[in-house]
Amino acid sequence: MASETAAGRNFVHRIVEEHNASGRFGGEVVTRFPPEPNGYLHVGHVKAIALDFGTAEAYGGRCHLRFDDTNPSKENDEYVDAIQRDVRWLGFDWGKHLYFASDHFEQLYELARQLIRDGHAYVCELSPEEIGEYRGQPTRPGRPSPWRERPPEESLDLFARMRAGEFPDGSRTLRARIDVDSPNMNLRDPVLYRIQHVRHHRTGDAWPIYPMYDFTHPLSDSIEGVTHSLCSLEFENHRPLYDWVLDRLGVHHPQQIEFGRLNLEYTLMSKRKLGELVASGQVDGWDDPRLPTISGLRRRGFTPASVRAFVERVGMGRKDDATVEWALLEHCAREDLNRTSQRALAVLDPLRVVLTNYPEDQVEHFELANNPEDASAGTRSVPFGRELFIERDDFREDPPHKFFRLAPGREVRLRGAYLVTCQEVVRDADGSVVELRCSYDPETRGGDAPDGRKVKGTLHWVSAAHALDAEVRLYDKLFSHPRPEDAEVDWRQAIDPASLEARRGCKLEPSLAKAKPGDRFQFERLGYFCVDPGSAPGAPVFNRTVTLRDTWAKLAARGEKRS
RNA sequence: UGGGGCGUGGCCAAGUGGUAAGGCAACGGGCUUUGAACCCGUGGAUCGCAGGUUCGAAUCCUGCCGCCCCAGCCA
Repeated sequence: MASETAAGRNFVHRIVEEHNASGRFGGEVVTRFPPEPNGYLHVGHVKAIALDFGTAEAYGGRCHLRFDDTNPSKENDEYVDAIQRDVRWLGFDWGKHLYFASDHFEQLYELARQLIRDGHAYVCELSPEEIGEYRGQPTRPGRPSPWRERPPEESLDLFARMRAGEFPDGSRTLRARIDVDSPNMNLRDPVLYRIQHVRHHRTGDAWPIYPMYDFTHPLSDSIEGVTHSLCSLEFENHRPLYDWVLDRLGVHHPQQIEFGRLNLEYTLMSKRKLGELVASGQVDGWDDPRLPTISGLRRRGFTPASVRAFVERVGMGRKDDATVEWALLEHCAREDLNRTSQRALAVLDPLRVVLTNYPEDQVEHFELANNPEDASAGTRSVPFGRELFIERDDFREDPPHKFFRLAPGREVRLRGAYLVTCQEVVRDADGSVVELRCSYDPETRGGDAPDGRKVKGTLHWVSAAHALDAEVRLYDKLFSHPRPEDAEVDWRQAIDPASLEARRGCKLEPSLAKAKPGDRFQFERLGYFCVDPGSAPGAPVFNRTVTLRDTWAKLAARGEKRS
């Protein structure tokens, strides 16, 4: 849709359009999403994924999924699988265009030989430390390696022997011959190949040498026919090198374009750091619902549409320190979940209510709407009886101003059922409230009073005799600091203990017994919840995705500040 | 203090010489058998600062300030 394209237009699209207008790539648009399989994807990647796939789709092109697997010591198949699962879950399809940089190793090796032959690369025998010293400082020029002027034939021979596995790790490298005192550090004769006698997750022991990112990336793009190579801002300094490699070799030359990466308040957006949290056991795996990983968001109950809408609303910019507020993510979740999730009644902190004038063994069933936003969702039958549970928060002995829930002598509506009035408060020996004895008005079946009297409060409830016991996990922000990396405390120690509150003994309406892992619901008046993958028929577990907006909580907080 | 970038309301972000979109947040009000959703409305930006060019500058020029990236045989 033209209007949609216009609305979602950003500076990257504008550049693509200029290329299309000038015929630079013959109107072709080929992009790629190039993750390294060394961890799980997070929301930051969703922004890149949506840009890569979205741009290709908007201009009738295609987007490849390519694993940038050039560092075998950090990569493995678990990550390859997880990444594919996550990208698919988001709703993107790379078709037959699945690639691995390692698929190109042989070709890359030949191209490296060409570079050597043409005098653009040489085998260097400096140690890692020495290379660092020779490279100099950003403000100080570097010095040429003593091996820089080595004849191509000699380098060619050495390079072949590197491949043959004759040399130990770290003893030699293949380096680009560019400019040892360029103000751009990346151009000071960067390493192109290093020796690593490490088994690769795909090529096994075939290679004792592996190409570096700066050599592999532009050539993989080129080999695959990519036209627009979109990456984040920190690679801007690498673009001259990207261009150099392609120009020296005289191959198809895509355009690299950089954009600002996404940061989110109260969390971390770094595969490495997230990996540390996972490894240390501080969170329950890469899919812990508190993590900003795609797997975590999924387990938390976010929908693919809501996550995509989120990155879409954030927009595309070139600001590198932009940090988006949590509220926007929550908004996007509620917006989608509100129109798609089934409603249910659930009590998280149960308080027993006995309807003293309700017949002992009577059970009634009420038809409640599954989704008021969607009539086609139908209704379900919910049992009602003499003994019920309501939310402890919904009763106050000494109700504050504007509290219009239950209190001694007050009448409220039990959603879809009856109007009830609190007659008596029962306490235990410690004086805490353990039960409410209420009367119900038989004339108000369904929740409306025939005399037209209004009740301001409507409460959710669950029949005690039919209630399903469940564990409900309430999640909050992982860190209490909006920018955990800037906190006084080391981020490793800064996880907010309140970020997970597991509540047992929650009472659910019986229809929820049929819920399967991954199913999402709105627990009325509480929020959106999703069945955890670890949930079992006898022991249901629900994760809270996000609360409903809560104006009363806001009012109550204001009141507390005053007093 | 070398190079490359960025600075538009609380948070994102349009706009690229013609007199500051939009979203989120905030704050009012309406409606309501979810204090939700929905609807209506309000406030807020001297466009980092200072000069200059121009009839006219967020947009062009100069200087300054602040923030981010680069010294892996990581990506």
